[in-house]
Amino acid sequence: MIKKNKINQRVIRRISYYYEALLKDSLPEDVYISSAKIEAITGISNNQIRQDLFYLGLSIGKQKKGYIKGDMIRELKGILNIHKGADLIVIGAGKLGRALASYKIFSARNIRIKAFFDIKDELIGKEYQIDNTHIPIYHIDDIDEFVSKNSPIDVALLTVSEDATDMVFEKVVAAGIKGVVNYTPRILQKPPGKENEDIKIINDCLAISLYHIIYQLY
Amino acid sequence: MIKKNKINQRVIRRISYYYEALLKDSLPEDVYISSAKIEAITGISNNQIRQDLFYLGLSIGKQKKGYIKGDMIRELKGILNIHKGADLIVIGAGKLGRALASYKIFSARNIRIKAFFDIKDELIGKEYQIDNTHIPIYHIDDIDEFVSKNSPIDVALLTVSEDATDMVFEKVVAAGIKGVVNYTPRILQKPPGKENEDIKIINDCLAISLYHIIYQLY
DNA sequence: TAGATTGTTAATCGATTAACAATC
DNA sequence: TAGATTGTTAATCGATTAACAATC
Repeated sequence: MIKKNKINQRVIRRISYYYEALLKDSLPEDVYISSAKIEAITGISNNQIRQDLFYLGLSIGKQKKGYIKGDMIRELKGILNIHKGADLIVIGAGKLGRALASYKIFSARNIRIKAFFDIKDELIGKEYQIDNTHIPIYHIDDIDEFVSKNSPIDVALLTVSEDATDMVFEKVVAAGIKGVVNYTPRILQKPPGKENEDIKIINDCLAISLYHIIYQLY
Repeated sequence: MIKKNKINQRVIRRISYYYEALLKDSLPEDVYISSAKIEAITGISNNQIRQDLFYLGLSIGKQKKGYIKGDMIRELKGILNIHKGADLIVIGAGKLGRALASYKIFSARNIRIKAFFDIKDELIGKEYQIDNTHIPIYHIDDIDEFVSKNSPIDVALLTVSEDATDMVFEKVVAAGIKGVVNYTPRILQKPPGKENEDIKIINDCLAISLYHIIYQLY
């Protein structure tokens, strides 16, 4: 598990890029597409692309031709487990949480948003509608109960304010959720004493991105 | 410029972590803090931390003691250019844009939000208030004029819908903005023919993060 | 066939980890 | 002094790039 984690992180990121690029490109599904062409649309070198496919045990190309676009999409989809998807809850039913949850990308990836959690009285018990689906808003203190009744909840998307971050993170981990995508301003890491548990945290942290950008400026 | 880009990306990410961790920890500024302690709060190894400091030419530690917390913060702040900060515009004045712009992290990092841009008639000409500051909302077609009058605008934060992404990205690049933080669902890369320009794009892309998380689950 | 593109190995490059002398 | 921690070098590890035989 840890090994998989360590080895593949970058490969997974890159094949996500290939997948996205192929999905949104306009060519028909049955056309051949070479690694050089994928390089052109992703910016990732053709050597790297072939190396990644080799690493993943995929030899689906045809010499002189390239890869059939549809086959490639299907294979990558399989590796990324997109057919299985995931059940997700959103912590924070404010602007940020509602905005992200409304992205159309979720349904296309079989990611099912099961509930919002918040602490504001005026929100609890209400619903938020996304594409004809009404998603309930619960109190954060009810997360344990919800998760045990709706197991497995795979991922929690954190969209609360900086002040609330540590508190909700604790509750999410305590509820047994193994995947966290963190959109709060605060960087999170595995809680002390749980470094070896198979919790996966991704910090999509505006603060860090801004440091990067500022650094580049000068 | 390219070299700097290549060499330092990871180091910058890590020192951003150190910086954030030191800022939010509760110890007084004049206390000594060892690389082992920074490891404990960041999860990054003490060897790595000392290596990074060495790489950056910082030798501000004292044997047997560690680093004075306040000194360390100041040095990292200098490297990250936080004293200079950046002028930023937000593309998209919807829920996502307003939510991100409201984060308190901007002012603490000298990031000045100068304007929103949108296409919705009912928003254009209005203002959005953040901490007693009224930030104007302009039409996206006025970006060129705005940028040339308010030069330099360092960064554009993209928060539009997937459909609008390519269009606004083009306009942002055409306006001469060199830094892009992309919060739309679509992955962006340097436009064809501009691969060598010093445009810096950071894709904080929920789609990619979700792929990662889903992949970990199985 | 000739040309193009894969799959795969080998070479290079870079980043992390380990180690330890210096020293406060 | 003895113990602890840095700064720095060397060793290891892993990832990317280059190259090319296989072959359609």
